[in-house]
Amino acid sequence: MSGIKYEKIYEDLKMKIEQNVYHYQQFLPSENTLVKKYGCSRNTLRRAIGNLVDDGYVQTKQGKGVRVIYQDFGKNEYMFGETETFKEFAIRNHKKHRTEVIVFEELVVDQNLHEHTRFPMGVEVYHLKRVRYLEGNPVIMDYNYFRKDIAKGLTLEIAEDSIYEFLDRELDQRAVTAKRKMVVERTNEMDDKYLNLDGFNSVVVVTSHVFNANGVMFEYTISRHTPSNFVFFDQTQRK
Amino acid sequence: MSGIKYEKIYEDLKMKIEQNVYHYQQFLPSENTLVKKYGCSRNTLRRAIGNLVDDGYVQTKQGKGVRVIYQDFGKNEYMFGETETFKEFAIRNHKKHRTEVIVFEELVVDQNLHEHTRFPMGVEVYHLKRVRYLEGNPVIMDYNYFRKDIAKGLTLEIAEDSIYEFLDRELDQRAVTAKRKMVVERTNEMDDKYLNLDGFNSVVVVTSHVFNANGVMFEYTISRHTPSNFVFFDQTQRK
DNA sequence: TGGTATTTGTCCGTATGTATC
DNA sequence: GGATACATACGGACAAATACC
Repeated sequence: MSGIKYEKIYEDLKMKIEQNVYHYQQFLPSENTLVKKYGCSRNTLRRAIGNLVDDGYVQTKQGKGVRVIYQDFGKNEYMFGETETFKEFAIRNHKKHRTEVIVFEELVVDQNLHEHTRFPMGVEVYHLKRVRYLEGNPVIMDYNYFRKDIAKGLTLEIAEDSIYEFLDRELDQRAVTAKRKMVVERTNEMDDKYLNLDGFNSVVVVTSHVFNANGVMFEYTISRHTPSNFVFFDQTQRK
Repeated sequence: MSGIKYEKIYEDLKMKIEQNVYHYQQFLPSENTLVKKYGCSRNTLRRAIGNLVDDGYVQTKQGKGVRVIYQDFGKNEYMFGETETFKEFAIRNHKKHRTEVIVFEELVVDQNLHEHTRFPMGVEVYHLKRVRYLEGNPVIMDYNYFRKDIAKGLTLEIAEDSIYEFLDRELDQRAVTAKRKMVVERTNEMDDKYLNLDGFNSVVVVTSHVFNANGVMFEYTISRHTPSNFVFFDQTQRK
């Protein structure tokens, strides 16, 4: 019976909210009550509640209590965003998926590449261009740059499956921090050639810088999504 | 000399990181060192650092330390996202801004409106259609629904300036939690009529449900952005 | 290889402040 | 004013990962 206490409390409360034990607009029992119920300290309980706040499940108000603001908005069938990978996304939504590798090469970072990737000059990288298919439809063009010293042994076959599973399984690397920027751009020749744009003359361009647990930026990726398959969710607090 | 201690430590560290006192890839001094420096408890310091992690400034690793991963990516001139309002955004970027109100009316929530806004049936709401201009260019079409009992006294003149300033100043209401969904859609007749689409045949549609500090969902808004003026940033951690 | 010190992660108990009712 | 509830802050204990000798 190990595991992190605040995580368990968080999961239990979240489950109870999703299952309407605590319903929309209702107050949770007070901190002191929950402290007794879970047999934990107030700090630990507050940590669990803090995570629920971050996830948009509850709102706290001093002197009043902790109110549930979670509403079930349906399936969230499409959900790019978070740190989910393409394969995880496809499987979660029971979609057939496939990845076609167009380019697989090794490069050395020069001045030009340095400026838009932020990789140090002279570093060796794998460069890939990939087309991602969902239910037979080409929906994403990926341009990936991985540091060779970190993604050592990457092959074309791996790139057709899941690079992240490989990094995680073989090299004990995993993405820890991702910084992303999203814009919408007019399509280019490659988009027109490879993607099923469904009448759109634009794509959603997600640019990511990804850091591993050692603080090394090891991935720079540009993903060009067909608009019809792109959805992003987010929640923010401000006080 | 009041103010919240962990916020001050957070601000101080953030400032030092932005000004390269602690530079990219460098470790911060250890928690114990910083505890002595700031004259605070370890919990308080850790809270400040936790917020820096959430903001993508640093990464922590047990047994090693706290590493700076902040890089100055330039101006971030455009930055929809966060909870910033249109007016705040315009002022921060030194852009001339103007809002034109196309429709200002009062409605009662019926079955149809209930289903996509999630407002309770029978509630009275203000309904607005507004066009937002930046440097003379129409860049956003806003469709707002505000609960009348909460945004009491809203007028067309206020809607031309800033509804949020009004809510904050006059009614002590302010947005606390916003849940948003972003998609890209083909333009409709209104977009074509009012927006300067610059060759795009799509708009970025941001749908928001906004809760005030009392946990009441008081605003439902659909914002249709011209693609050329839309940028969204985000950072995520995963362990 | 192994042991020790360092560093962050988890958890506890307590005290005090502040907002709400 | 008093009771209740969340917010901030302190200090201490032990665990787990890492670094160093």
